[in-house]
Amino acid sequence: MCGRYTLRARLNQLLQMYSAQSEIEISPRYNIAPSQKVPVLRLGEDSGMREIVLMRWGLIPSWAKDEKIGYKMINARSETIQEKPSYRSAFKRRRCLVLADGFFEWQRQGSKKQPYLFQKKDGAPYGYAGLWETWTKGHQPMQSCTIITTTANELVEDVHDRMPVILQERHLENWLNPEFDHVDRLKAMLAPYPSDEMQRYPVDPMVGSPKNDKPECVEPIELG
DNA sequence: CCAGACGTTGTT
DNA sequence: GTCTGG
DNA sequence: CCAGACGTTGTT
DNA sequence: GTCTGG
Repeated sequence: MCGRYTLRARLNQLLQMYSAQSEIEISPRYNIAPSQKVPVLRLGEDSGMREIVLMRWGLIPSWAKDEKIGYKMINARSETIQEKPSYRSAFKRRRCLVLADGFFEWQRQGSKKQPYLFQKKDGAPYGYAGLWETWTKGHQPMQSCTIITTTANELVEDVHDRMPVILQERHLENWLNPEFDHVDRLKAMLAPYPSDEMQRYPVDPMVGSPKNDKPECVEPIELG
C-alpha cells in the first residue's frame, strides 16, 4: 500500500530528469497525504509532450456523483486493475507517473504502529505507476490520480505486505503512451522494485499526522 | 427490466 | 459509464 | 495512510 | 464503528 510519501526534489531537477515541461510551482514535501494536489508526469492531451501537472491524489471516476469517492481510490491493485470499473478505462488510456522520492509504511506492533521511510539508496527521485481521470463538477473539471500497488519486496515485507509500483526508467515511454496497448507488457511493468536498490529506516510517529510536513518526518530514529 | 455497486487495507 | 445481482 | 470528528438549538 | 479531511 502507499498512503503517504515524500517529494523533496526541486521542479528543475524533475523537468531535466524526465525531459518534461511544466507551469506549476512546488516546494519540498516531507509528508504528502491523500486528497492533496500532487505533481504527476503525463503526456499532454493535445501536445503529446511530457508535462508535469498537479492532480488531486485519490482517483474520482468520471461517472462519480460525488468527489468523496476519491478518498477510497488512493491505490489500485496491479493484479486487478484491468477489470475494476473504476480503473480499467484509465488503465487503457490515462497512465501517468506520480513523482516521489520516498514512501512511508506503518508496521503494526500490537496496538502500536511504527512508521518506516523507504527510498532509493541514492535518494534520487522516481515515479510510481499511476492512473488519472478527469471528473467534472458543474463546469469545473477536476483531475485526479491513483498510485498502483503490488506485493512487497524483501525490504518491505516485514513492515507491510504491499508496496507502490516504482516504475523502471526503461518502461516509462510505453507506460505513458496511450497508444501502447500490449496489456500483458503493461502488467509486467507493475512488479516490485528490487530490494537491493532501496533503503529503509524507522522515523518519528509524528509523520502520522498530515499536519506535520517538515524535515523531521524523514530523519532516522533509534528504536527502543 | 431496474437497482446498486464501482476500492484497498487490516482486522475479526 | 458499465457491469452484476435480483 | 492516519487523525479527528461524530449534533442541534439558541444565544452572543 | 465509520466517515471525512489532510
